[in-house]
Amino acid sequence: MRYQRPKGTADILPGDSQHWQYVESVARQVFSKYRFEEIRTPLFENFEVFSRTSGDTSDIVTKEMYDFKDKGDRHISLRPEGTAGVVRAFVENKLYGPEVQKPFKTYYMGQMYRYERPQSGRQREFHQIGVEAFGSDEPALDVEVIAMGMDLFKHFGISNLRLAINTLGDKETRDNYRQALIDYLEPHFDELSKDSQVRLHKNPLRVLDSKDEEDQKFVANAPSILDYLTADAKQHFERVKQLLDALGIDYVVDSTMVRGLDYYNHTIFEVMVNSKALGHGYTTVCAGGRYNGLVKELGGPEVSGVGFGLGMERLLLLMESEGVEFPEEHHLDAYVVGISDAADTVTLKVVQALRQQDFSADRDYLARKPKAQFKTADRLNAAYTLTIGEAEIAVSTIHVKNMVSGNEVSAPLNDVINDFAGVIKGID
RNA sequence: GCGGUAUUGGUGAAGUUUGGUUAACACACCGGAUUGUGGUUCCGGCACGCGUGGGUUCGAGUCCCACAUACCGCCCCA
Repeated sequence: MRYQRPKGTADILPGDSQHWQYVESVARQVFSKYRFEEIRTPLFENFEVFSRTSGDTSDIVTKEMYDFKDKGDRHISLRPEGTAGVVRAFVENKLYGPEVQKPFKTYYMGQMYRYERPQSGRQREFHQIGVEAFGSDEPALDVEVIAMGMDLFKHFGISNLRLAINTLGDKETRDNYRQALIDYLEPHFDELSKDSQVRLHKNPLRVLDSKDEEDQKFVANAPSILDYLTADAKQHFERVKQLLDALGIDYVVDSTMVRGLDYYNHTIFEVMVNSKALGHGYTTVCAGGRYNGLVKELGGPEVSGVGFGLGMERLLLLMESEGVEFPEEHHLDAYVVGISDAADTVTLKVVQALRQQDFSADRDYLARKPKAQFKTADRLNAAYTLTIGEAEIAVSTIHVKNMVSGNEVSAPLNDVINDFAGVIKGID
């Protein structure tokens, strides 16, 4: 019986892992410019951390969460998303305290788990990069987060982006709008798709998101949430738009955009891209928004937050299909060819000496013939091939060849061991 | 959770329509072409075997069933 990795998981192998590292390092650099700092929270939390924040009836809680009882009978959940854990840490460590600069800006990257049917770019274990900023209601912070998201994609080398924004307003706005939407859709109940019929009372906003063509006809004429904004909500949203304009960031307002998680309010946004890699038309690669009230929900004070998250797997698919060039990482400075058993010891010493001088170096470990070793040096794209055999050992020298120019010299063994940089300077 | 398609070596795969006896071809890899210098060329090697387990049959990679996994669509999410 052969072992297989669990359904919906992936091995990220060398070659691929370079791409991951590149994306992560670009993200760290960008975040650092905006003064966001990394936070690392547990991969699992108490079940309630997620059920409280995502909504008890949300699908993510009722059927997509990996949850279990541990040996101490604690109800544990693998994190299905990043925000809840960060908020929990924010509260538990009292990062809302006076000694912490506001807003508190942080980012995370790591595994998330959802029990769902795997598809391309959607796995049960997947990875997200996300940011959160706590402690300011100012629209300027919403805009900083959005601007940073757009900046991030620019650094990833992705263009053809579309920024869609909307507002869910405050609680009063949502309550009023929810009722208006129900009032509008109720008369058409029988004409709605089955899924939407269920959604109508459970979460009517989600009807707006329906992919059913029939539903879309009703949605087109549905009341807009923008007409139900309270004065405060409207002012917040207007300011966000003004600031985006001021920064020259293009956007479209999509009043039908909604969120699957219950904790969002006010500004929500999605970065969308038109790429065949992720399906037809514009699809979302990054989503975020404001979540005032979430901190309080988890036992903290009334502190607001805003953030976004993006899926690594989808991002990498996108970058690969857009032909983004990843930096070549596997440079090999020197390959040391040892001829005959007599050379084994000295070959190892040379390789190790080169590494001590900060050169990357490698050698053969299969006792292969010179011919095969030279082939390997070539295939590994070594900048220099060093050769040492009985003839060299006898007079304490080593042969050094520049693989690009073909120039070669015989150098004193000690020079290579102590100052390889000086030796190669003499060749080129 | 529902529906569809697929699963052959390290890789890409032919073969499955019309079940028949040695699983094509290519790439990669390994070895060799007179002794210690590469990228070309030539020669040779490389599936106890067709996802797993059952079944039908004189005979199955080719037919049937179950399971697993991947991909696509739905739910969901983004």
